[in-house]
Amino acid sequence: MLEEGYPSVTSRRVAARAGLKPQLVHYYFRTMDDLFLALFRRGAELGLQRWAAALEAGQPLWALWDLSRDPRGTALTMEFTALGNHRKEIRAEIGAASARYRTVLFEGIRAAFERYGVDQERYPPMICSVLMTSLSTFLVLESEMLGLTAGHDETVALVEDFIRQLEGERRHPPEGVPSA
Amino acid sequence: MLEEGYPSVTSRRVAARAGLKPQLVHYYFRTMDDLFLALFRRGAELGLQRWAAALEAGQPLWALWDLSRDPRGTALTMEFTALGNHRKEIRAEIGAASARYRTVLFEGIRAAFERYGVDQERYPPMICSVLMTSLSTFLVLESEMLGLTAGHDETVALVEDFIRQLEGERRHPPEGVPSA
DNA sequence: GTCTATACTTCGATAGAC
DNA sequence: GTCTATCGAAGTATAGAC
Repeated sequence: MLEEGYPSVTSRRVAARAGLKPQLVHYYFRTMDDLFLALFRRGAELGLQRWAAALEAGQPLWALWDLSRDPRGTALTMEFTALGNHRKEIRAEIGAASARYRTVLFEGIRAAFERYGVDQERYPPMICSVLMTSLSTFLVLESEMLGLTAGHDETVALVEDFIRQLEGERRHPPEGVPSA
Repeated sequence: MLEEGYPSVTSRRVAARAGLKPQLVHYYFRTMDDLFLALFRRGAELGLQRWAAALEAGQPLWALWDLSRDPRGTALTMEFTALGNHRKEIRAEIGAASARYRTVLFEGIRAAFERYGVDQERYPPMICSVLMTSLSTFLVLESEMLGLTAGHDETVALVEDFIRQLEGERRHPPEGVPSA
């Protein structure tokens, strides 16, 4: 799916990679939509658990920022979004999952700001969560899918300077984020 | 392409909508990739002209902001990006076009900031252009494709307050931006 | 569960008449 | 330019034997 896009995920190719016959795919999932739905649900659940765990860590802001910058998650989300664009059931599922992620992020930022004594009038957690999500999504999109990196480093530095002021130096290296 | 995604754009359906036979599509474009490439080039060129024109207007920041928030442009870009994900020729074309858009935006912001006497150490035009593009892209993506709008209004207000301080009230209503 | 067999659809692309 | 005719490939999905 990541390599060739969702249209390339066909019952025949799925079966081939599993070393089985295409008909078995239909035996287990009936339709391809069911398969995509199951795939998405599993991935979303897994990711959400990771995000929840990040909040328990000693540096929640670093953890959330690094997680949201993981290219694999973003690339898959984009692919599913494109797929969901004309499958309303899948689209609804993605919408629901995105809303849950957003809530986790918002609550995480709000709690962290509270703990660090950040002025929440000046830095509203909701706006911060939107900016953080949009920026991380876009950076991955542009660099991974288009090969453009103009201005990325400076913008990343801006965010990370802010986090550094609150949580100090990052103690756990990010996963999957190149050159960070 | 916007309604059902790029995989639904087939020679047969293109021909049907043009009231012609599918073979004529191949006569004019040979392959479907050629068709997509031609389509993208025309759209990119058209959009770029609009952006360039926006810089000449009396309120370049408002114009750039409103243009970048036009859902149609973003949705098409996303669709082409997904398509380009497994057609390297198209991917390169999108990358080149995106770089040009970014340059126009950056230069526009830089010139405007200079004119308005903005402290460019405090508000680096390159970072502003990245933030602006990422935010507008993401807002469209989330609201149009997933139906999520949590935190959108507040974040938009933040940006528009900033622009308002520099250029005053918006004098030309935006095109295609819902509820703005 | 896993297989064979198969029906049906849609696609990209080419050849050749007019 | 536009058409008819056509090929071969790939897709989703079902029925039924083992």
